[in-house]
Amino acid sequence: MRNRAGLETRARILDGARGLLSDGGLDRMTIKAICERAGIRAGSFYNLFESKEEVVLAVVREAIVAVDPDPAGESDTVADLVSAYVSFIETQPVLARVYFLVALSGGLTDEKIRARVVRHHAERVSRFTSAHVRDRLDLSREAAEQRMEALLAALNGYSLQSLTDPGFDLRGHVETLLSLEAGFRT
Amino acid sequence: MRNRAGLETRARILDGARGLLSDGGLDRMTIKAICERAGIRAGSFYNLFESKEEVVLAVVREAIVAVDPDPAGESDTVADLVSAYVSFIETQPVLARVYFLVALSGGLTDEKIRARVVRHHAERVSRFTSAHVRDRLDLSREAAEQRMEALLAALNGYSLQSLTDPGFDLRGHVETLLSLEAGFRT
DNA sequence: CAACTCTTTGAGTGAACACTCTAATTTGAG
DNA sequence: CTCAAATTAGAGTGTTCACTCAAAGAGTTG
Repeated sequence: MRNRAGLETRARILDGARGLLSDGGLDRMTIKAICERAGIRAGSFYNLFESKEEVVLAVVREAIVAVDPDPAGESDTVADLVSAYVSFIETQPVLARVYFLVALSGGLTDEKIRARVVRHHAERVSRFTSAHVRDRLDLSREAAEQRMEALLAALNGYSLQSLTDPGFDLRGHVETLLSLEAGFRT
Repeated sequence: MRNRAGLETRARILDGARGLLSDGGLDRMTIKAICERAGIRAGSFYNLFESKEEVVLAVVREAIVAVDPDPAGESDTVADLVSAYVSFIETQPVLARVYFLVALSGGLTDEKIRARVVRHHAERVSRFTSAHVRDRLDLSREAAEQRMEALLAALNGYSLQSLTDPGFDLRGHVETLLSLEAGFRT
């Protein structure tokens, strides 16, 4: 293995970038700060990455993937998916915030990122809908999709609020929502 | 009036800043870009504003106030309030985006702004709840509040999506939501 | 018209930024 | 052990940023 050291440095750079994003957002995520955390100089950074954007996109891609704890799951119930979503927001508020910021601000400098967020949302609606029709055989796919779009809108709205107001009880409110609309449960 | 010209320039600066914040977020909102839109030089900017932050805060304050089309209304129904909210998002997507960006980014450098957003949301929940108990006398205030928090979360989630995906039919989805949960209507 | 204040200009400041380049060093395969 | 490739250091590039300042210009008031 001829580039073991490089791979280790790569990992340290990504760790540093992720941590910075977590601590202070995109603004504090400078090359200098990343290199300090990784214990290297700027030259080493550019030996392993083409640009800062490449690192940002890598971390953002992590965030988008992380929103989906189990993208391949075929046996999840809606309640499982909701619980996984809430867990993500609770344990990874930083990535969640980045996800929403990217969605809102049009994707840093890159339009492709915004498109990816839109596509990702559509896939999630589809997954929730599949789970919902498994639970509720009386619903048409169209009706189930409308209901899941509404559910996801509410989840996103609650998440937005929990990111703004640290004292907000996200899981409690989501539980309440599920009990208001009992049909969402299995 | 000894400072008429200054007031006009001030307005042009705020217009430019608002547009920039909406189009490209805080990153694109530079002094140079603001001055270009306002048709002035940097020196004029600093004759009228202490700092860039002052302009950002002014625009944000605008956005927060603008989210409430009729804060004093006492006779509105929930459907009226929902319709007003949708109209705001449709007609003022710029301010709406700013509002969400501020909520998400933790209030720029100023903690007071974040607190203001949180307080504003609480007031809106209260107004929706008052309207809901007027419509549905069978509900307790607590039950009505839970329902209105869920409704507002869904509205915020839908709005977020419409700001991300220009093709999203916000009013249609909100209509669907209201018909799914018929109790929201009068 | 004269005095004064408000407004605008436009060059200029230093700091921070992403990024480059060359030369030195380390490393692992042969 | 040798040597080429991978890795690193560290000074340096040009650009952009928010912001300053002295001086010229414009408009209001007495």
